[in-house]
Amino acid sequence: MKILIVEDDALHRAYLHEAVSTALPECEMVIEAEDGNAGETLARTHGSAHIVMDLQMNMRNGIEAARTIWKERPETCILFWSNYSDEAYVRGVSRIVPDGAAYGYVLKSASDERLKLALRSIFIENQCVIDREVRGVQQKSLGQVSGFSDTEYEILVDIALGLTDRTIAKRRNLSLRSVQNRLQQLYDKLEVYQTGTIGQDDGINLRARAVAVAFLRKLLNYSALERAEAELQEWLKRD
Amino acid sequence: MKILIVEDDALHRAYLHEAVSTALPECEMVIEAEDGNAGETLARTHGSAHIVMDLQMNMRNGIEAARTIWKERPETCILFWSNYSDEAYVRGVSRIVPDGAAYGYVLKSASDERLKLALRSIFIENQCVIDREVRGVQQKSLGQVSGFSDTEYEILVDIALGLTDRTIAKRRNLSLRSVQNRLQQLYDKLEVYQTGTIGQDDGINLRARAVAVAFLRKLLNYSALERAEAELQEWLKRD
DNA sequence: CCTCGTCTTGCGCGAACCCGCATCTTTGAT
DNA sequence: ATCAAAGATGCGGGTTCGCGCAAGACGAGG
Repeated sequence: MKILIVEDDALHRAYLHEAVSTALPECEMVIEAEDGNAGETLARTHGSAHIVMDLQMNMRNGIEAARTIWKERPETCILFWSNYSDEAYVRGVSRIVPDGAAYGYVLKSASDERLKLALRSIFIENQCVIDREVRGVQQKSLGQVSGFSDTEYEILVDIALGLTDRTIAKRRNLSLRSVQNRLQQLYDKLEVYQTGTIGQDDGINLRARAVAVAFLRKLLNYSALERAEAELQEWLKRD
Repeated sequence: MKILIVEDDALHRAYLHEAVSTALPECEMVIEAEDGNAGETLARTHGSAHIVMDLQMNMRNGIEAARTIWKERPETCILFWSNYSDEAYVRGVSRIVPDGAAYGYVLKSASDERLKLALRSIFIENQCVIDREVRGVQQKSLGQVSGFSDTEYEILVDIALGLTDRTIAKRRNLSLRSVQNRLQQLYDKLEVYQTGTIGQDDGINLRARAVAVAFLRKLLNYSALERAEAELQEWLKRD
């Protein structure tokens, strides 16, 4: 059994290496990559089926890397090991995991024990292991309680990228009015509205405010934006 | 000599502890805090004058913590130890460092050597030590080359928060038109403009787009937004 | 003192945005 | 098949935005 570690922080990489070695004595080879790109190529050349991957890396983030890896080999087992449980990450991950693939999501703040347990569960038992905290975010994200549907999320991303209503309509194949309706729902769910009375006391640009709130709530984050921007550029080309 | 370490990642904290001990044998006490709040109180109770601080922590970020610490004791020496050199961080730090205070900014990717050297330079020689890469960002930020003046930056933050032109005008004590002029400069510098012809091909909401670009360029990031939001709430109260 | 460049402010207009009201389609459950 | 809830689209109008045009304000230099 070979295990590939993709993590840009040297300290964490070393720690992971150590953890893997002790938790999985049956593993006869540990490979390390220090960014997403290297991770992809190493996964390809070594045909690794077992990967521990950091999200948020400078060169190419974990989600991107995981996506291409899974695209080539959907049966790969990936354990995501991240600092945060931002809804943006959680959503990003669950959007790309192939049907039936085993994956895990544990936080860096987890104990030694938990990490090692997760390693065994995933790579030996082929079981999904999602950190309790992450699970919470996931639940909230999918359930209706302050949860955002995929279509709402798309619209959110679009306004965050700076598209106009009309452009969004074209991109998502909707009428102008429909887009605006969705925006309305968004504003609702984000609790973004004109404070105070109609007076000119404090005005808010709902569309911009919504983006700000989404960021503050970690519904969006840098990597989500980066990803969305890439998709946007692609869309701009072929149309 | 006592040294306070403020860092939320256990691994990095241990590493720092080790580095401090070996680089500064004259240091007879090392204290650790695992978030900004704890850092502040420990700094207060221990009267620490030498601090190593992480930026981006969950509970209370390093810039906030440093600000209150410096407010109470401007002669404190602080070494910032961060993963990134986002312009938002660099600007944030240099905005709060008191006149004549010694501080440092080294990246986590720096070598062991460099870290230890920085530790000695700052805490023994009382010298500022800014990582080369950070220096570059700083330069670019202050110089005119694609640099943003403080006033422009303020406006940028305001639109990112979702304020309307009128509200910004009130907040910054400017006329409506002046705000719009500044926005124009911003759009210029961020190279945000309507692509293509006037046709309904692809429309862009300049104000939202500007924010997106600023994020992608790391002119803004989560902690900058968080900070700005706090200031905004404060302003909303007393007016 | 005059002049030039930068900054501020006002006016005005076309485009985009926010949104209530009122029709159709879907979609799903009975 | 039927009925209801959810979603899509049109219409219309009140606001805000993006921005060209032009008239003061102010410091630097001749």
